[in-house]
Amino acid sequence: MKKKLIVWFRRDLRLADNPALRAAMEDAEQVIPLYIWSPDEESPWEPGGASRWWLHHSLKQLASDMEQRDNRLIIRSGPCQKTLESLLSESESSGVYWNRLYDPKLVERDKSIKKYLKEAEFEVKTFPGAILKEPWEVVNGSGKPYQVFTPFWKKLRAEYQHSSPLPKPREIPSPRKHYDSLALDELKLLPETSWDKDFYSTWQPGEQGAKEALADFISNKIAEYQQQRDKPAEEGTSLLAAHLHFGELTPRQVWEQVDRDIEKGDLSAQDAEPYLRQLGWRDFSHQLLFNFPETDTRPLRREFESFPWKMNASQLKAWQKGLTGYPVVDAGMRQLWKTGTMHNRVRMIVASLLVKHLLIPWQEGAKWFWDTLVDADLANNTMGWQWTAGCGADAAPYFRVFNPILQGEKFDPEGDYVRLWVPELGELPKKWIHRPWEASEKALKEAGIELGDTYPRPIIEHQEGREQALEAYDELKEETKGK
DNA sequence: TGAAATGTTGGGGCG
DNA sequence: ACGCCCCAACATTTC
Repeated sequence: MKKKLIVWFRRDLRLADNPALRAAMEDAEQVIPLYIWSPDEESPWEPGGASRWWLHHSLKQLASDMEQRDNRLIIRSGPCQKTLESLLSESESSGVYWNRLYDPKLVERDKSIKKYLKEAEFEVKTFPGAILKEPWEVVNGSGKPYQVFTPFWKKLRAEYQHSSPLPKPREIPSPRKHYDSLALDELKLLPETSWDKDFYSTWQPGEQGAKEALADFISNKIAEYQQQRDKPAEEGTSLLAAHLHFGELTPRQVWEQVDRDIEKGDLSAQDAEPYLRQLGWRDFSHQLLFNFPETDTRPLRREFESFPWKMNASQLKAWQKGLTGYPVVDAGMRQLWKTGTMHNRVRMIVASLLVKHLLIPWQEGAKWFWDTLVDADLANNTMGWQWTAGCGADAAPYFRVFNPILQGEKFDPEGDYVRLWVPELGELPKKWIHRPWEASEKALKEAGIELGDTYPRPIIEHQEGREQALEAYDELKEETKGK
């Protein structure tokens, strides 16, 4: 009898460097690739709208890659355990292999599925690969997880070694029978209204797109990364986050590619370091969420449970729509809405305005990013927001309040980023582009701007917002004193 | 992976 | 020629 194994694809939508797939091909004569749509099991973090768009296109690519290899991706929907169980029995497969994920809820689910299937005498094997090192592997001298990035990175950097990424299989031996599969469209992952039209010109989801994005980044941008990464108008960032999130690319492949360019002499090791460090942040966030599984909704520093947040629905709405009156903030929020991404520097600026000037709970910002980012990733999103709010690991000191005007002038000095995303300010000279309310009547008129009409006045005055934030944090300090 | 307030320095204008 | 003031420019500290 020919042995069959199911490879359960999740957020590892690739054929190359896929250890579960590789192992299944070694252990069995026939491989059944399966994807299960089961958003409920990720609640409250079901994939958001932008993520679903990406997932649709990534699955489409994966299915087509399978077809080219005379195999077929089975798509089903429903509870994962039941779905696996029924395909196992239908196909008379001997087991399931998959690559591990580290979001707390998924860890619990996968553990329980593994236990259940093993008790039913199926073979279950799981594999690493989504991050550089397993989240329990990088620990400090006393065996505890790091909560500060720099020592974490030093340790990881020193210990990290990788073998060569696995090549893309030329063929994937398929079962003789076809098993039932939903059509991709039946998952209804694409939006009903066409808010996604700009996504198509911005992104190419899937393994091929990931490969091209990586090649482009490494040959054209990585050496200048340190110098360019903070300029939102120049797009010096990698744009790899979504590809990494969906596992169309592994961090090991990125690292390997960097090493290869260094060996060839096309890149200096020193120039590559700042980007590798960013990959380190990605591991750091995953390790944090894994070890502190409550932090997707609760502050890591528990004293922040009593922080005097001031939820305000209309201000939140204005922030979401890019109508705060701070040009760089509005540009970022509109870039996000239109393209499913936002430049990283700008993410920090918009987040700071929400949680400091407006004192709106960071969880609200996290939810919005979750729904709108194509690279929405629970670990990264959680760490980023907690960092900004001052309640997370290695967090920004509470008094670090970004000035959205100065940040704009510093990182978008020509105002090009603002002009691209906030076209109603397009004609304003750069002197006022980050502070239109200070422009003269004449300058505004010449630029066709009517403040409070064609473009809003600031939602809150910077000085006032800053002081309010500092007071709120003082209050927290006072309240938690001696506790 | 800040900003603002405060302190210090040094060159140029000017009496 | 000299001291005084002004005020950038830069450095430090405080939030």
